[in-house]
Amino acid sequence: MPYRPEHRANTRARILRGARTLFNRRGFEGVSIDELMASAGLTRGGFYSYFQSKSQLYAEAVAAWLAETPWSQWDGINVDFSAADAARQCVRAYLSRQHFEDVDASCPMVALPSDVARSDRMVRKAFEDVFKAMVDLFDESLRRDGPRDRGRALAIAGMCVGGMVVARALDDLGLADALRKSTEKVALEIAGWSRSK
Amino acid sequence: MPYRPEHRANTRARILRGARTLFNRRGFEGVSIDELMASAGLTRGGFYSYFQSKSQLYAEAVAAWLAETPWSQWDGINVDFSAADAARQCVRAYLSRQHFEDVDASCPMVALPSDVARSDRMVRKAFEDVFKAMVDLFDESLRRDGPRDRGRALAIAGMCVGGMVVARALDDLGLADALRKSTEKVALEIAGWSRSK
DNA sequence: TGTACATCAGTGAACGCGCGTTCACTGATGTAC
DNA sequence: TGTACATCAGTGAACGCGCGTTCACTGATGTAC
Repeated sequence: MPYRPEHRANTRARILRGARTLFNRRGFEGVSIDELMASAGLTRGGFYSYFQSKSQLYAEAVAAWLAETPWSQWDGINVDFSAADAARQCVRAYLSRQHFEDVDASCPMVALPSDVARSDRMVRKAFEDVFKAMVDLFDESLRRDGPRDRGRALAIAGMCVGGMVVARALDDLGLADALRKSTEKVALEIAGWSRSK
Repeated sequence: MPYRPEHRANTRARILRGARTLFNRRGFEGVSIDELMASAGLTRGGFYSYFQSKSQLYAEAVAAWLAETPWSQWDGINVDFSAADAARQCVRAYLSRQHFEDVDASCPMVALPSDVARSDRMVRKAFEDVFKAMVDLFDESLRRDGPRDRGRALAIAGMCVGGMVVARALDDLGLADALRKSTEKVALEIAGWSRSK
């Protein structure tokens, strides 16, 4: 065996990581196989020994976010999921200016929703899994404060994702900021998280 | 003058109308000039005597919605804008199952947000104008019931658009329905419109 | 330790295709007589 | 009313390009002796 067994896995992971950034930035059709491979320091030809097709890589790239709970990594700090106000921290991190600006590394739900809506079930399922994980987090936080209310958790998750999607599509940065801030305020209010520390 | 003066304008309008449907369904890159012209009963060659480029048509197609207050036309009934509960009617129509299903004729803010986020200022401005018109409507309705609160109007508009965007990207129709319903409920609650008739 | 070798990760030319765009042409139209 | 004509809306072949995908090849690697 001429190469270390982990060599292939490493290369594959490198392609996948670059793909996530590129797809986030320009969507499925806006990225070529050449660019995808170049981002891993390789050339076009090798692509098909790692992935069956561009679509399959796309589905994997969207799915790959699940393992990383993407809403925990913005706003400078890492969210502490064991804290009582984890949900509150998440809402704030998700709607932060940093997440708004960092298109490359942003949550794919914000960067790719209309792409995903036109994609096949594999991709939609990946999107759904990420969304559900977010709803679960809010659901659990709400349950601590009162009766179970998954509907409310759903609406809050929708607000966070949807508010960011709309903000990114606006031309006026001031309006986008106002939308983020207002969405954060209302989301925390209706969850009752604005009063907790 | 071999053709009636309105002939050209009519043909142009026909192309524009078909373009709105096609772009809604498949996004900017998913539609070809051939399809665009075929939807107006014409062939490829004539396109450039009506529009400078595909991008220009796209910008016009998104902008064309403004004149039609798109959130008024779903849910079977036309919203009565003079009614005291116009805003409530709009929220319900916007988040209706009919709007969810009717991708072809849906509000472009729901069908195209990630496309728009990657487009130039012309397109983003068109998107923003539609969004602002929606915010204005809610703002005015809120003012009737209490103090001016544009932030709240912003958040409600974001919820309506964002909730629909996320719902369309999900794979499970049941979850999408639940999201629409919960978003509607919460939006009407925080606006205080759920109590009015 | 040094060398010949088998393996297979990665290369880059090539293919076919569809696209946005151009352009010389055609033929339907309304008008002038 | 009928016909010849000028106009210009619409045609479709052609162009160049970039893309996704394929494939015969190259050369870097770890191993066996």
